[in-house]
Amino acid sequence: MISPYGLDIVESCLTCKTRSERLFCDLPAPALQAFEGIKYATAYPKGAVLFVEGQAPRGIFVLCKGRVKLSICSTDGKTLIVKIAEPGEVLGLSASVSGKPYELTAETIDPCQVNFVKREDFLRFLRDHADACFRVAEQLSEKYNAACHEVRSLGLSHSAGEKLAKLLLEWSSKNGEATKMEPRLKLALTHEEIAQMIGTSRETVTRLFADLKKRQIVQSKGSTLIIRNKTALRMIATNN
Amino acid sequence: MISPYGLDIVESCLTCKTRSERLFCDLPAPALQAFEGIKYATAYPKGAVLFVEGQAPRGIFVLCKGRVKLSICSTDGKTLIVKIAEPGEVLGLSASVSGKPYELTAETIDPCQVNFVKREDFLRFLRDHADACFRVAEQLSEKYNAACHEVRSLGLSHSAGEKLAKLLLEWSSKNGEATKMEPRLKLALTHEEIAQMIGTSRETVTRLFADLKKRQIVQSKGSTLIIRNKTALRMIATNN
DNA sequence: CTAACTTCGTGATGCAGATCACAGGTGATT
DNA sequence: AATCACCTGTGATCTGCATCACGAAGTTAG
Repeated sequence: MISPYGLDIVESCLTCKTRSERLFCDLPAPALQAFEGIKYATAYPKGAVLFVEGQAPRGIFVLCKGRVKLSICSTDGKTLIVKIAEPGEVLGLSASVSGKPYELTAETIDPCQVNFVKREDFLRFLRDHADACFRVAEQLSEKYNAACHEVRSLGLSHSAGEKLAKLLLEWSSKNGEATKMEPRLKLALTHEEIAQMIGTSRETVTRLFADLKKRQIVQSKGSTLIIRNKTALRMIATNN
Repeated sequence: MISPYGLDIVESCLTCKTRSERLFCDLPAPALQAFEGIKYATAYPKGAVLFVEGQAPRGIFVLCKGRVKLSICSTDGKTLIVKIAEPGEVLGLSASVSGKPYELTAETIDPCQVNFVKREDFLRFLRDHADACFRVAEQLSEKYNAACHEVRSLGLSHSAGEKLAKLLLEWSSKNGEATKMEPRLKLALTHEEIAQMIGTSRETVTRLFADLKKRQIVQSKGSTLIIRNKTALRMIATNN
C-alpha cells in the first residue's frame, strides 16, 4: 500500500495491534465495526495543522502514530504549549461533543497517522453505541484532569525553576525511566518550546538549564538529558 | 418539611421547576426516574467542604441551590480559586468517571442544596442510561472548556491588571448586565479571594482597584461595582 | 459602646524574570 | 567550504509585583 511521509499506515482498526493498550480504541466489536465505517484514515507530514483554536468543530482526530503539539495562543502572538499528545489520544473531542469552537490549536510535530471522524457521524455513533459514549466520558475526564494539572502548575508555582523541574520529572516518568536512579530522557523540544510549555522566556530556560548543570543536578549529552540528582530536582519542584 | 440552613429544599427532581434550564438535570423520564432512586438530597451550611483535592472519589454532587467555591491548593498553603460553581453544575464528575482522586476542593460559600450520588450507583446508572451518559460527556466538555479558559488566562496574560479586567468583564456578562452601557455587579468576594482567583496578592488587587477608580473606569458603591468605561476595561483585558 | 476581628489602603524595599542585544554553535543545503 | 537558518549561551538593564509592615475602616459580638 501507499505509505506517505514514511509511515506504515495501519489501515483498519479491526486489525490494529496496539488497539488494546489504548483507552478509547479498545471498543467492543460492534462499536468498533461501526467506527470503522465512519472513520477516514489520514496521514500528515510534520508541521501540519489539524485544527486551529476558535474554528467550529469539524470532528474528532484519533491519533494513531506520531505526536501532536497542542497550544493556545494570545492575540499578540505569545504561545503556550498545553501538552504534547501521544498516540491513542482523541483530539478535538470536547469541542465536537459540545459544539463549541476548538479551544486549542493542534499541530503535528512528527509525521502522523490520524483517524478522522466527521462530527455528525461521530455524534450519531455515540447515540447508537452507549459503551463508546462512556469511553468518551473517560477520555474527557482524562483531559480535564490534565488541564487541572496545567492550571495548578501555572497558577501555584512561584518560580520558573520550579516549573521546569516539574516538567523534567514528568517527562522522566513517562519513559519507564522513573524508577532508575539516573533517568535519561530525550529532549525533543527546543528551549523556546520548553519556555512556551512553562510560560516563561527562552533565555530563562537556557539560564535555568545552565544552573542545573552547574549544580550537578542534570547533565546533557547531545540531545539526551541525564538526571543525576533526582532528589535535588524534586526539592526544586515541590518547594519554591 | 424540615428546612435546615434556611433553604427551601426541592425534594424531588421529578417536580423540580428549574430542571429544564439545566444541562445535566433535564433528562428524559426513565433516566430521571432512575436518578431519583439513587440520589440523596442533602443540605449544607455555608463553609461546608464537599470534598477535598486528593481524596478518592466518593461520588458526584449535583448543585441545586447555592454557590460552591472550587479551588486547588499548594503544599505551602497558597490557594487558587478555579471557579465559583453555580446551581445546575455537577461537581466531582470527572473524578467519579475516571476513578482518579478529586482534582479540586469544593467548599460551599452559601447554604447549599446538593444531590449526592454514590460512585458505584452513578456508574451503574450511566451504563443503563445511554442518554444520561451523553449528558455527562457534555458536562465534562463544559468543564474542560472552562479549564482551558483558566489556563489561557493564567498562562498568557502578562499583567495582574489584565487578569482582573478579564475577571470583571466575565462577571458582568453573567448577570445579563453585559448589554448595558454601565453594567453593575455585586462584589461578593473579598480582595483576598479575588487575588486567589487571578493568582496574585491581596495588596495588588487593592492597588489595581484603586487605580481603576482613579482612572474613572470603575466606581464602587458599597459592595456594588459599576463599570463606567467598558471599552477602557476591555482594552486592559485584551492588550497588555 | 467598646473590644476583637476581619478587610482594606498605602508606603518602602527587593528580586525574579522579561526584554534587548549580540556572539558563538550546529546542522542543513548547495 | 560557504552560506543560510536556526538554535544556544550570556551580559546589562528595567519593571511588575511579592512581601513586609502598619494604620484606617468596617463588621460582629459581648
